Amino acid sequence: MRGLRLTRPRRLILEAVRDTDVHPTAAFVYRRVRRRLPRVSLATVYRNLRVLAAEGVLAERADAGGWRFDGNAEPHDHFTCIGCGRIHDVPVRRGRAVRARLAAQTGFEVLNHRTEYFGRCGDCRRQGGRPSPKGQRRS
Amino acid sequence: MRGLRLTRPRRLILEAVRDTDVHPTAAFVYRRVRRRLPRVSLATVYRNLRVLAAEGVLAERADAGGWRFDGNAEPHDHFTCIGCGRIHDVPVRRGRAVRARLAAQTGFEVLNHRTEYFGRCGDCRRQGGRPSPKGQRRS
DNA sequence: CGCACTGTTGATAATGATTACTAAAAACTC
DNA sequence: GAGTTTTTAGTAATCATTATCAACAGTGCG
Repeated sequence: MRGLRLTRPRRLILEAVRDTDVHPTAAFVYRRVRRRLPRVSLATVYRNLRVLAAEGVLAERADAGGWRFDGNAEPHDHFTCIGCGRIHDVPVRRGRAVRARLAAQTGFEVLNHRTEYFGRCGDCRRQGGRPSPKGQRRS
Repeated sequence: MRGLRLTRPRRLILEAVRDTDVHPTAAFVYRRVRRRLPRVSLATVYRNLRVLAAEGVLAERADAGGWRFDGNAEPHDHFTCIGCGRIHDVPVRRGRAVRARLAAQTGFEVLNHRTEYFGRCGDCRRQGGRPSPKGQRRS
């Protein structure tokens, strides 16, 4: 966190992202922060989420339906349950060999890679049945 | 392609996606289709991209800056060059072992997975230097 | 052919997420 | 504490996507 002032709104925004495991959207963070700082502006939330992500304090990723933020800035992959829509962290796949292979095949220099898994979480498997509408989303 | 009428706009939209390797956005497809069908509506392009994706004829994926469509509906991964911004297809990683391991560790049933690689393509490596502004995008 | 029926289109309005703008407040420097 | 810089709240603007709807095309059937 190179010279980055932690103003109150900024700190609350960071905490809001870190205090949940839902990989929140900006709107979600906004709702949370407003509980403690009712006059906060939505623009402030967006602005600071971007600042914090640029600093590497948070991770951000594009997703069907908008940006999502992640208090876990360490490398890791994600599993999205098509039943309930929840997104779970999963340990990252070490990709040394993969990167080397891809480089050999294509000439691409791989700096980074990220895997998204889709499927059904334990809860949803147990309940059987069809995905809840809430969880429905395009790839 | 179960009972799906191929009207002229719809056929041109499909061809526009298939005739390029840039993993186009809806706006890109719209521009292309308009060359041959100047009165086509943007809504028609969006509507049909969705229909074609639902039929499995096209693939769609969320990306920083919106939806992208892909004429290659077979499973494959993507490599995004952070230099020029181009997206290349790469052969999919067979994930039998990975899925089994993840299932054992977490109880998740993995139905699908997709890996995104980031790095520099051959051209951009040769040119050395920094990424062009055009290629800049958030994760 | 004449007609009802169904799905598709183009045009445009509506929505929703994100970004830009700006005057005022806060934080920092000396 | 005056002056400078950064950040904020509030709001307007932008942009991608979706919804709406009247007109139209294709099909089957008398």
